[in-house]
Amino acid sequence: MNASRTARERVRAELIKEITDIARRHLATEGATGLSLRAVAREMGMVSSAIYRYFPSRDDLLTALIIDGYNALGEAVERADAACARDDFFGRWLAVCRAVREWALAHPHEYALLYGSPVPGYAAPQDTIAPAVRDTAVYGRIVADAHHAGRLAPPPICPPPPAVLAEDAEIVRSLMPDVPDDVIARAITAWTGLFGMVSFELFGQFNNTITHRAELFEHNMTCLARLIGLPD
Amino acid sequence: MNASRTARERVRAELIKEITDIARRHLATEGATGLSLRAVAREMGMVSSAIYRYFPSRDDLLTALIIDGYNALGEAVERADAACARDDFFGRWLAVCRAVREWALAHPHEYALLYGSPVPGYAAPQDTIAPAVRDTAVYGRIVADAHHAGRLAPPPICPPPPAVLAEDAEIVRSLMPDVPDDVIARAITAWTGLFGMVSFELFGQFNNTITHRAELFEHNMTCLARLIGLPD
DNA sequence: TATTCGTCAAGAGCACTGCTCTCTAATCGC
DNA sequence: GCGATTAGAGAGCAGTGCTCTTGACGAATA
Repeated sequence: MNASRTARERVRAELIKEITDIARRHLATEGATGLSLRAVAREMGMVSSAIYRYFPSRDDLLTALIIDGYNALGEAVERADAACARDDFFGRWLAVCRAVREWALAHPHEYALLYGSPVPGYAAPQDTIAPAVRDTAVYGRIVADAHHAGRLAPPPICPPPPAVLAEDAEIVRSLMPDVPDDVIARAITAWTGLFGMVSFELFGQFNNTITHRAELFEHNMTCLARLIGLPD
Repeated sequence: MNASRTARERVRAELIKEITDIARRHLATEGATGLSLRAVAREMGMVSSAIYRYFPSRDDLLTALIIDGYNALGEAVERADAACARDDFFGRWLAVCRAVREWALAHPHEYALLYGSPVPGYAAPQDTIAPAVRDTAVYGRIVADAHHAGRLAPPPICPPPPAVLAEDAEIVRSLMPDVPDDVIARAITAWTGLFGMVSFELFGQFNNTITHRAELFEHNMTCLARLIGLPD
């Protein structure tokens, strides 16, 4: 009885996987706005209304893709970090940066879904917030590790962060325990700088201007590493 | 005869303006994907097909809005810069940063159109590239002015930029004449950092994490200013 | 002045979308 | 085996961008 019940549920799970796979392929070629439930159904040989048995709305399908995307990016970042020597903090940071950029270049529409303009009328549900910080968690660990190893030497160029930021730092500290507020503030600067750079490249702001993007990226990420005090 | 011809053209120009005005309002409330030619036509008391006399396609209407958006942002940035003492380079940078952020917060959907994920299938035509650099031109002038005044003291934390970036620097230098390559590289880092920060805030990456966004923004922009060596 | 001619709005229509509803058929648990 | 649950099919609604044709108006010309 358990086997039979899982039989139905298994085909259901398989269909859900097939739907998301096709949807992800469509997303990769057409982008988020071009993702059509009817087109997915057509490719599955289904009638469009049948899809609604598995995803109550287009937004729910989008949510599934967003979660998958965060996990894929997070996994890529985790792998890149794991391939580095634990005490090579600068190398780990650079590996993470490269992983983010390369994943984004390989999956531009998925990156846009995660870090681009939000889809109007779409509110990310709670299920997305855990996978969303997978990459950030890796980054936080690098900063925290470097700090605890006493290898973080931030240059004395930034003023101390305003006291009111201490509240927010409390939350961020869950990703990088026992790290002081000023390091957290710089860490946020570098992290937003990374994604600002990737977004500029991907969203066309470098068109007609920057051609050697990989080199510029490497150099900029190095500068940002210096800003947070990562050793060479 | 000339007067009569301009009479026709005048009503035409007025209608075009009315269409873009309504479209901009719709864009502000619904976002780019929610912008519908039919809805605009409905509000004008026109039939949908009549709109195509003025904008051959939805993309052309979008292009008009994009150009308007770049100009509006550029103007806001220019005004902010003009309100500062010419030799207060740090103040000018901060004013520009604030202007960008405030304009973005006031016009989130327009900002998303300019700096968010590109609309799939839409290729920005040549007419957009001139207005697109209006804000960047202001920024370039600040950096160049500070450099020429001998007030740029970049901290010795960044390695020299790779030689291959010299080609790209040549193009960027049209916005900040006679500025050396390493300053240009840092300037790009700061500029992408600014938009990375604004995009993170606007696109929801700070949700459930950062609450004191204005304070964090000020602090981060100060750090970036230090990175490029702007004096206090 | 009368007549072309270009411009414009209107309407119908095509192919597409997300989504809802009802109906039928298969499947599962008892 | 039987009642209850679930899956798929199909029609249909309201909306979209866009095209094509038709008829009206105004301006330049014969």
